[in-house]
Amino acid sequence: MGIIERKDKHKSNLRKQILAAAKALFLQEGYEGTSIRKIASAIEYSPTTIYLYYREKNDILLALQKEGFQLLRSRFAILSKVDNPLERLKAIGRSYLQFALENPEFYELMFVMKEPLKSLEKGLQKEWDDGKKIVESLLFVLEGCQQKGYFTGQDPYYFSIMVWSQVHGLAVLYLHGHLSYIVKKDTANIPESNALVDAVFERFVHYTSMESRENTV
Amino acid sequence: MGIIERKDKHKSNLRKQILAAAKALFLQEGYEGTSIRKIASAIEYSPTTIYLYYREKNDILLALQKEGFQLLRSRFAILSKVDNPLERLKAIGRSYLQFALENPEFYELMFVMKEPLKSLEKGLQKEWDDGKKIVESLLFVLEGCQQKGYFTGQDPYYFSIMVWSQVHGLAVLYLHGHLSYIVKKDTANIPESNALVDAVFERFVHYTSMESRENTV
DNA sequence: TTTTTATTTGAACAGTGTTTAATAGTTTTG
DNA sequence: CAAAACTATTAAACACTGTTCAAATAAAAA
Repeated sequence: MGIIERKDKHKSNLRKQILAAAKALFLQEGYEGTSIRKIASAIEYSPTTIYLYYREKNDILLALQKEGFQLLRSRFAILSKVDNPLERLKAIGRSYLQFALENPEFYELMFVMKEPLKSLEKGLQKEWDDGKKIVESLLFVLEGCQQKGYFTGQDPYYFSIMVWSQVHGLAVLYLHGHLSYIVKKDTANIPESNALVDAVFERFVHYTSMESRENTV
Repeated sequence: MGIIERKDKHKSNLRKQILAAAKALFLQEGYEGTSIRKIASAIEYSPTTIYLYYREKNDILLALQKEGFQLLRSRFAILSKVDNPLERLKAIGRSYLQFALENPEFYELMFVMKEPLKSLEKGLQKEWDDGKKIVESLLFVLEGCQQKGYFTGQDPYYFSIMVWSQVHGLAVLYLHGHLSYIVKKDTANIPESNALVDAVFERFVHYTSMESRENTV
């Protein structure tokens, strides 16, 4: 059965090649610049061949989305070193925002675009596993906070959505250029806007009583 | 000069006709379903004619965006009846979220899509006047709060971006179907999800010390 | 070597935003 | 009134897009 194995290997290789080409295009040219024809010409195959390995374009986007989630999760994994759950929660928030600003195209794919999820609905499973894990890790840290006496008596489910909404909203407003139209003076360049996002997040930390003063009460 | 006036009237009429057709298509079929050819056939003109009244498609989107902003501002205007600035701030937040959930296509156009702003960059003015007014009204109410002793010592600029990010993030996560994958049980239907958005916003109100308990301190 | 099977692709369909050049319709001028 | 000038409109084309069908090629089995 060595022949079949070789075939399968070729098949999975081509699948990976398609995905790699799609990823390169997506990160360089963005969503607009990632067409089936461009992916095909990058791997020197005909556009029709793509459809033998991916049912539709959204399937490729979904696969790329998955890569993005793994990337973000690997960043979160590092933060497990932080013992204090409250500090870890804050670190997750900062890490999330940093990821969004550093990987705008990935972030778009993961949390903004509807297309990848469309493919999910058509497919076998209806569960958004990778996205779920991200929010679950937030929930986990939050429950850790409650065990240490923070945010007690609050539903961690609603609280996690609140935190997620805060960082997501901030990221999207900035990435889509809706913040640059209201920034003070002429601070529309990247480093200063990064500082803006940081500053706003710190305000959020302050107002949600995530500050260390709560630690001593 | 009656002839020239008649001509101008015809011109502005056709402009309005195009916009009305585009609006109808946009609200019914969404962005995807709003093509130049469809707009043209709706007003029974050729696609080329559209370009005599709008430089590009994004110009039409920008005009529709403006209508959306006026709609939202008219909703905010009603809230001027609320005398207490803190209550008005909360009412604005709820009104904003309600608008987003009730007018998903408009919201997309106003605060998510990049396309309308692209047209703005190409045009004469680089200022996003209509969007600015929305955030300015938030800033105004916030400063009213500070005059009454709420959120003192805080930069109203950062605070307003924080509040905006919170409601925006919540709206977008919900509208783009990213919340429905994490909702408890099977509460993916509209009315219950509305309640979810409300509940999360109330948590935000609580955590930012916008609750009435702050009133009596 | 022929038949069967797996893999790849050219061509086409139905769209998209946009531009160029040609055509009708109207007004002004000689 | 006829001719020139100007305005409004559009047919056709360009360069794309995602996707599908049937034909062609390459590889394996009989």
